[in-house]
Amino acid sequence: MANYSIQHLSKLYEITPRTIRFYEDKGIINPERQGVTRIFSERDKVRLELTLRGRRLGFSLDEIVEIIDMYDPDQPDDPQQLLHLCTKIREHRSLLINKINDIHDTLKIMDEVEQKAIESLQDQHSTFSEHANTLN
Amino acid sequence: MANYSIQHLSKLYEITPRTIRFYEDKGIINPERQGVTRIFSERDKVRLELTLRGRRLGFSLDEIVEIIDMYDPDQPDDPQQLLHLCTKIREHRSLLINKINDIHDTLKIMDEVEQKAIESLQDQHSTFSEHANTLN
DNA sequence: CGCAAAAGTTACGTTTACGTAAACTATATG
DNA sequence: CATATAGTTTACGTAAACGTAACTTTTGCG
Repeated sequence: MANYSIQHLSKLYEITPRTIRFYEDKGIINPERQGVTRIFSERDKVRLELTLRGRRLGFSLDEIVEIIDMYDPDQPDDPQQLLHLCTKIREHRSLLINKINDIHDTLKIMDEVEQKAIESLQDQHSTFSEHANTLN
Repeated sequence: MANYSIQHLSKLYEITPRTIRFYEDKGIINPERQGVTRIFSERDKVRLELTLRGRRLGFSLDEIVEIIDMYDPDQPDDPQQLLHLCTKIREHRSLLINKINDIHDTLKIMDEVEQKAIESLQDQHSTFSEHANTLN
């Protein structure tokens, strides 16, 4: 099992050590200690990746904790909890699908704006061209 | 042209009037005034929608302002600015595509976790079934 | 062994995005 | 006309997510 230092992870993910310690306070990661120094396991690294991904998607750290804990390999065996897990997954999935739709709508508008800009540039260029021709 | 009151918009989008006034302070919307009361135009309404969409996608209000201003119908005619606009669009597009990838990765993991949970439930159920059969 | 580099704790500071309370004004309606 | 209703400004408060400074401890190395 590979272990990581706080420096290694902070450089790897371009975040400050402060952020990593903050996430530990939040209970997102649980590095072991060698004396007082933090030693991060593969599990910590994965949970850190998931956290940053959630952050990029605009989830709060509290939401991220909830999501990450769903992924955790130690699945419960209580059928009640399993059903609850499935419910939470369905909720988050629909949230994510809504986001995809939002993104597609945004991309569509961007394409339109870009098209207009390009056409506008082409018009100006052809005008310039004509003008250049009149110089002959 | 339809006009809207602050109450109408706040109920429509499930946000508080405070939020709407805050967005005005930020320069996102520019309602006219009837005396001292705000009157929101169709343009304000659209910009509000775009703002909430950006918020759902995890953009900061400053980023949202930049994005919304790209969409604005009053396109510049300066070729320099048009090229700059195209550059900004490409940047934001790649950001959005990254988000889509993040979402797909997340959805994939969710599917796997859900599958395991369902299988676990089925196993338990069949065990229960066998047990039920032994009762005959 | 001495000392810089890296790790840590503690605690106050900061930015973003509003919430909330107070105090005032305009409008309308029974 | 009194009063309820919606609107306004002003200004301090707050939660989240870290930043930053100050000071201490630990560790690698010439």
